[in-house]
Amino acid sequence: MKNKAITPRDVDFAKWYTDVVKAAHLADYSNVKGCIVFEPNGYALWEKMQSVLDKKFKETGHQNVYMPLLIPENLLKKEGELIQGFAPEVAWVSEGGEKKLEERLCIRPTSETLFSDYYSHVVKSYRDLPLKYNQWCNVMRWEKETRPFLRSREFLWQEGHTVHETQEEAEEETRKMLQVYKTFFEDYLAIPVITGKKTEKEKFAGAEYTLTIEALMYNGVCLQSGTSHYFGQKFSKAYDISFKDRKNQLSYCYQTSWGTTTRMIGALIMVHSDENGLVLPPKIAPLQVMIVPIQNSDSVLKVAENVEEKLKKEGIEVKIDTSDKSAGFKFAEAEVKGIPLRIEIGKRDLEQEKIVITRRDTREKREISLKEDIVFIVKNIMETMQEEMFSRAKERRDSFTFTCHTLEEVKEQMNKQPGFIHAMWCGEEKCELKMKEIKGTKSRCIVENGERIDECCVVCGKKAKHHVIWGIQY
RNA sequence: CGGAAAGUGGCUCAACUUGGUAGAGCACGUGGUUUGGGACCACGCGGUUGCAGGUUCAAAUCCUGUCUUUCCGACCA
Repeated sequence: MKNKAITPRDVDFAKWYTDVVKAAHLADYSNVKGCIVFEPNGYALWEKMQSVLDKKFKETGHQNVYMPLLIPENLLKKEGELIQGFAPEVAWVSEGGEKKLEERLCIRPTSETLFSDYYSHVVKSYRDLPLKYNQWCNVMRWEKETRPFLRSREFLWQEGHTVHETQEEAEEETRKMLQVYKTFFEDYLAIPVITGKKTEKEKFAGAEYTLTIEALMYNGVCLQSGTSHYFGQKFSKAYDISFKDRKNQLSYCYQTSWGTTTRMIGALIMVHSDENGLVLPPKIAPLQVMIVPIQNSDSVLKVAENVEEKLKKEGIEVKIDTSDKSAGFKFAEAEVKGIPLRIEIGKRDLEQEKIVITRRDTREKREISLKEDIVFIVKNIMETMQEEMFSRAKERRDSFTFTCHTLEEVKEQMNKQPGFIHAMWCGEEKCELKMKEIKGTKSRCIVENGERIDECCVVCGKKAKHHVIWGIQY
């Protein structure tokens, strides 16, 4: 275990993270700050996430479209709040060929303006509504501090944009898509999330309100992992998305948008992975089983191929490592890449008519007779592994979830062990700013139907309005 | 955007202080022996030292600028 040395997680978490990214060949750095090369292993993971989410979007009545990469400056500026929020991190195209452009073009940081402009052309009557579109694309935000997957200047995402006849319907959509994200995180990524509403300070620029899913990383730092915004009529009024309603009156429609990004790959690493590299939940792993022949002899390979065929038939993603590396090398390689199960087959096993199945997460080995139903057992182990990865993540999150009643307690807790802090808040921004002085602790979300932990705001002691979950942000 | 550090074959580093033909280990290629937790032997390929300029007879080495990476703060998916 010398070649691919990964920095121990508890020694230097940030270094460990980038070591895992590099060792698993998820991404490589490029020549432009904040732009990474998605290597095959990283891109396959994104494709897998895409395929699951895309199916869920379609099941909930959405269609995919594709909007342009460039946004004319005047179009971007029609809605004041959005441009204010994004101005500091927008990249501009100012020349075409050798000529300076009459009007600068913005490289999309998000596409509300493009969707809104388009919707204003096509929405004429209540009969045209709702329109529920999504796009898979790249966006660009000129970040100063960058980290692979977690914060890059160019990243891949999906952005859903919908227009509705009524407020109720749009709000229902906002909630529904947040639920889709939550289910995806918990069922596929095996990452427990908390949900709630962002404060005014933390919400998306231009939204009436923002709903969020927040996950807790292994080190107790929080990651905003998906957001769903309710826009009301802000954009429809700015971009004139009007229609004739059922009473033959001109109305403005109600909008939503919601998105998840390649940051999810970062979350997967920071929640599940360990000193030996990446650990992937079976349901999201692009390659689920690696068969390792200990010797490349005909008899061993024959059994390996036979097992491969059986698993493939059942839709399990499986490969045989036929390289002429030593067995130990193959084991380590499969581990660093996070392949959930490894099946070891060698001549010693075959003498006893058995094979060995090893789980990536616990590295627990199990001997299986060739007479047993291997497909059933593999499926079974993967199911167990999926469930156990989720409960382990949940247990860790719960053990890093605290309730605080005073600012002193928050300070003490954040210095000892950061995590999710439950505490009351009066609703004043100045109290959020005061909280931020403690190692950058921010409000993660307002808990819907939250508890009455205290009568007073944890910061100022005035009457508390909201039950808020706080944490240090990535 | 402030503060700090670093950039030399694919990777980890040496040579830099004191300017004088860029070197090692790993990886890679070929042949062979191997294979149950990162095998071994032999031979071999691969670098205008991040980039640009300057000083000098001579620059990896000294100077200036710039780009990238990492860490710490301010700002954000």
